[in-house]
Amino acid sequence: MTLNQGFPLPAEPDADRAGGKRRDSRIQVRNREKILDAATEIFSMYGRRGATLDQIAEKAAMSKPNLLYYFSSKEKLYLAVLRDILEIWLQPLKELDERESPEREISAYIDQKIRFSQLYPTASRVFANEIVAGAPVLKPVLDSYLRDIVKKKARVIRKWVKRGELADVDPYHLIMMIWAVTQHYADFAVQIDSLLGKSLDDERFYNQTRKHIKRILMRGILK
Amino acid sequence: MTLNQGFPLPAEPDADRAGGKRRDSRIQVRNREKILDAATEIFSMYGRRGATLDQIAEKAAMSKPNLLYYFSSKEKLYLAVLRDILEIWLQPLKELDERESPEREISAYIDQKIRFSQLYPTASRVFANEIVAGAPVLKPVLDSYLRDIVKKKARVIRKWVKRGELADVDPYHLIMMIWAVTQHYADFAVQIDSLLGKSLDDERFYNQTRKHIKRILMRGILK
DNA sequence: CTTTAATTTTATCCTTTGGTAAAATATATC
DNA sequence: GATATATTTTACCAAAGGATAAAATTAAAG
Repeated sequence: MTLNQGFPLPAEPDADRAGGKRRDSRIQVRNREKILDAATEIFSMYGRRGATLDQIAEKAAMSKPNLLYYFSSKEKLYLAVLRDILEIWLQPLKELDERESPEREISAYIDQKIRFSQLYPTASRVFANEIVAGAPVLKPVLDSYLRDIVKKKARVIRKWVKRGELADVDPYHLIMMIWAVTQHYADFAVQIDSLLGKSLDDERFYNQTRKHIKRILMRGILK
Repeated sequence: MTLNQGFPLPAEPDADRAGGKRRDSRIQVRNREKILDAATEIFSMYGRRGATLDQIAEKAAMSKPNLLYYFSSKEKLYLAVLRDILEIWLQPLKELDERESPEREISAYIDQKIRFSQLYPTASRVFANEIVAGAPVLKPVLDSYLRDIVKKKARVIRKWVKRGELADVDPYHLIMMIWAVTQHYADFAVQIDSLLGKSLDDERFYNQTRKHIKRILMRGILK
C-alpha cells in the first residue's frame, strides 16, 4: 500500500471510486460514509486483521459485494478509515503557537485532545490499535510527517522553557504525556467504565476529567 | 470461557494439560513457555482474532497440531497468555501502603509501572489490545477483581489527601494518569521510536523518561 | 531391552473469509 | 419511456485457518 510517498496518506488519486464518471452522487456519498462508520467500529474492536468484511457489511446494512463496490479491498478500506482519523488527530497539535503563552496554549491543546477522545472514541481506538500493533500501515507517516510536526512543536515548547515561562521539561516527553493521558480515556474506555462506571459521554465526568488532567499537568510544568 | 467465577483468571483446574499423569515434565514446561512467548508476541501484533495459530506455531518452531497438543484451542491459549500478564500487571498496585508517605509510595509505584513497560512491552501490548478491543475476555475481571483493588487503593490515596500530605486530587484520575503515562511507553513504542528514535531498552532513555514522568506528576500532586 | 506413556508428524476436514463474475435492478438523462 | 449508466444481488471460488484423527516417533521406567 502506498503511504510513504507524500503527505499523511495521500488522497489516493481516485483508485477506489467505482469506474463511472458521475462522482460523488448523493448515494455514493451516503454509502461511503455508512461504510466508513461501520468499518471504524469494527476495526476498533477487532483490529485490522481481526475485522471481517462480513461484519462491516452487516453493520453498514449492505451486502459484502456491495461494500466491495465502494471499497475494492479490505486494505483500501482500512486505509481510508485511517486517513480520516489521522486528519482530525493531527489538527490540534499544528495549532500550538509560540507567540501565545504556554499556559494558554498547552491548556487549549489538552482541551482539544480530550475533546477528540470524547467525540471520536472509536476512531481513537482504531488509531491506538494500529500503533499498538506496530503501525504496520502508518509507520511511514510516523517516520516522516508526524515526526516533522512534532519536531517543530518541540521547538516551540523549548522556546517557552528558555523564556522562563515553563519549568525545565523535555518537550517530547511532555507531548507524549499529554497524548497518553488524554487518549487513555478513549482507548481504555471499557476499563474506565468498569472502574468508575463513567464515560466521557457524561458531561459532568468529561469536565471533571478535563479539569483534573489540566490541574495536575499544568501544576507540574508551569514555573 | 469461564473467567468471572473467582479470581483474576482462575488457574483452569487443569483443563489443558495433555491427558497424562506425568505433569510438568521438563519438555512440557519448556514447550509451554516457548508457546506462551510466541503467542504473546503474535497476539500483541495482531490481536486475539487477527493472530493465527500458524504464525504462533511457526514462531514457537513447532507444528500447529503440536501446539494444539499443549493448548487445546486458540482461545485457551489467549486466556493463558492474559492470565500470565494480569498477574504481573496487578502486582505493583497491591503494594501501595498507606502507612508510608505518598511521596515515597507513589514514586515507587511509578517506578514499578515503568519498569513493567521496559521488561514486558509485548505483554503490555497484548493487554492494551484486549482493553482497546473492549475487553471481550477480561471484562469480568475488570468488573470484579480489578475494581475492588482499585477501590481499596483509591481509599489509601484519599487518606493521604485528608492527612494533608497530598494536593486535593481525585484518586481514580490519579491512578488512570499513572497507568496512561507509564504504559504509553510500551504500548505506543513504535510511535516513540519514530519520533525520538529511542526505546526503554536504552538505559539512558529509560531513566530520563522515568525521572521526567515522576518530576511532572509529583510536582503536580504533592502539596 | 522391552514396555508403556508422552510427544510429534502427517493427512485431512469443515468453516470462514476476501474477493470475483455476471445477472438483475434501480436511477438518471434525453 | 427508452437508453445508458450506476447500484445491488445472487452464486461462487480459492485460500486460510481452527481443529481432529490416527499413525509414527521419542522418552521414561522397570
